[in-house]
Amino acid sequence: MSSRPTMHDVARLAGVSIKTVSRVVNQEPRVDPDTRSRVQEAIDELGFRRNEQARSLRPGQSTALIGLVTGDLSNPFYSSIARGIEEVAHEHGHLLLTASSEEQPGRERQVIGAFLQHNVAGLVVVPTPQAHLQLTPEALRGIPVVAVDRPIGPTGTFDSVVLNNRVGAHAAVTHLLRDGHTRVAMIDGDPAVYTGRERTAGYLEALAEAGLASDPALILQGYHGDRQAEAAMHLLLDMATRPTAVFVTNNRIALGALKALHARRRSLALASFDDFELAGILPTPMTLVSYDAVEMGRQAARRLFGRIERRGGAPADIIIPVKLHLPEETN
Amino acid sequence: MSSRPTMHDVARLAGVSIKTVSRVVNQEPRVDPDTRSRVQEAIDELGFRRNEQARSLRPGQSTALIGLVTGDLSNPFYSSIARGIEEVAHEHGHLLLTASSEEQPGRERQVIGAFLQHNVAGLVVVPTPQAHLQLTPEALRGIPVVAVDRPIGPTGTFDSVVLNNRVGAHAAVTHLLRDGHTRVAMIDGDPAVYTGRERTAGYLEALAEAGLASDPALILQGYHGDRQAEAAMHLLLDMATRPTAVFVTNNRIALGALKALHARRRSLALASFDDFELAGILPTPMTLVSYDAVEMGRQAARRLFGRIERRGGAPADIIIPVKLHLPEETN
DNA sequence: ATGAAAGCGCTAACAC
DNA sequence: GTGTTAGCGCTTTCAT
Repeated sequence: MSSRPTMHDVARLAGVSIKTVSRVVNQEPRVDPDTRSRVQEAIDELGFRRNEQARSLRPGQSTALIGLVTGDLSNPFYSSIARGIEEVAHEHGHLLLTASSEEQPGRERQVIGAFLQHNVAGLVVVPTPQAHLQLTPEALRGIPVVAVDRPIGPTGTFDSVVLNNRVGAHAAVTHLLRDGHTRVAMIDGDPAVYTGRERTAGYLEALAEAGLASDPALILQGYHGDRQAEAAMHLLLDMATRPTAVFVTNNRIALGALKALHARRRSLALASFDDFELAGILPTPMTLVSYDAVEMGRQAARRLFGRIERRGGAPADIIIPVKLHLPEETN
Repeated sequence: MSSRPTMHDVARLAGVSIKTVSRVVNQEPRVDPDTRSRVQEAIDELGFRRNEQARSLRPGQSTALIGLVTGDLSNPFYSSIARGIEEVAHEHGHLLLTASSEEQPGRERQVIGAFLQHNVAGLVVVPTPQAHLQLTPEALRGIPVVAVDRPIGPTGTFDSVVLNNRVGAHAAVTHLLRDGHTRVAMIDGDPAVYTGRERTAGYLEALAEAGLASDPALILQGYHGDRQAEAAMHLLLDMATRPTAVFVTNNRIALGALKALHARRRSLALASFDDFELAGILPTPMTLVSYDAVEMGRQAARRLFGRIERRGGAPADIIIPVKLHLPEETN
């Protein structure tokens, strides 16, 4: 339980000054090879590790820490992003702090504050709609921020990495229409969420392009989570003239929809955003819009380190491509 | 881009000494209410935040940081654990650092080293088999460690939080046997992994208890990942006298098994560790051993903070209960 | 109730 | 090539 060794301890053991130890530790060039190896021996013998806390106290020395705020780390989408960020952070010798906002602006404010107190070198945020309120220039003081999955507040102030939501939804719905479906319903969650809005827009665009009027009765919004989505699907199945195909805006909703179909022993053409490992095995044919969430994290982190290293340029919106999987391929 | 305000700045603005500011920030009692509010105003005006880095430089002051090492954060099992830890860490005013070992001892050593350099107050580790080599008392210097999912090295040296693997496997297999199955096969991944070993043991115990000899031909080991598991299931289906039921030790293997069954349009009784959201919808009836991974993380974190706060006692093995889901319930 | 001064472990100037 | 010194922002004696 002895306290950890300092450069001072190493210096004493090696019979040199603390500065020489610092030089060796930081791989500075102008050190005599003999001295260097003597110091290195002392370091090994004591098991010395530089105290990062102390190092980064000096002005200009960043903390080698970056922070990530997501809605809920246990969500595989977010944890995949975290994984990608972690990977790039590691390449840059940085460690990753994670915290969940639970999609609540209050929590978000709190965790961003905590990150700033720990002097993170940068922040990746899956922002709540109020995120721009906490991420003011005064609070940030030059600490770079990259938004993931959703942009932050007014466009053009922060870098962002988002999916090609509109195009993905458009492609999925267009596929259904090409298959001959004319009554294509849609189920979305909270209409306040950026991704849902974009995907809804893609759905509408596809209908319009095909010369179909969108039927308000077939557009169900505000059904978040699988339970509510299940109810929504039941509503659709209860209709006098049922839709023959349904586009749902995420995998939680898809799950609920599948449950409802299963309960009623029915099937129809289903299209969804987000991949489904078991899709190929299900009795319901699914058209899926998939993407690489880990890569999303990597891109965000790369952008962040670009900013941390003071590579400038205007804030950019990085678009992650999506891929359409047709049911014929998966089954 | 002005540099962040320090206690010094606050002190000057409030017309007091830096120590008084420190007292206010730390909520120490003996401060004049007037002075306190004057200081508070200055803090608010400047947007002052205490620098955690500097605070924790003083000896005895911990970093308010804990570290988590998992195999791969993008794995939902691990990220659920991370979520539970995060939750408890937040309650204790700590932040969570995460890193992935990729199940490689070298990476594990590296990230643990990095965490120690950042003066984490404690560590939660999903250990590789070699973890005990990095987690020596000399390297740790009193920093507490809790193992999750698998114990670390020789038992009795570290606290651990693990699932009731044996009992879960036993219960699942016993259920199959009670249903009248006599040829129950098993597919496992890497036999070096603790959880797989325990689950295999539970399988064997259940057979023995039922008075059945275990048939080596029905025990397939070393099939990690869904691809290899798929092949394993094909092997079973190719047998002259096929098993009528199969127990698989995790959900990756279950996925492969399901794919094989689907490809050959066959069905048999399948039992698996780990839950499956879509289990109720699949054509194959599944017996599932489920558990609360988030709670696992919470328990580990609680234990860790017990140690950080110097509450002693011998290292304990905390067992997380599992639950059996029969196919009748889910379908 | 408040303040002055020392020092945590490290790095950056600036000697020598 | 190596050492001395100052100081990062904070907390902690110890005075007052």
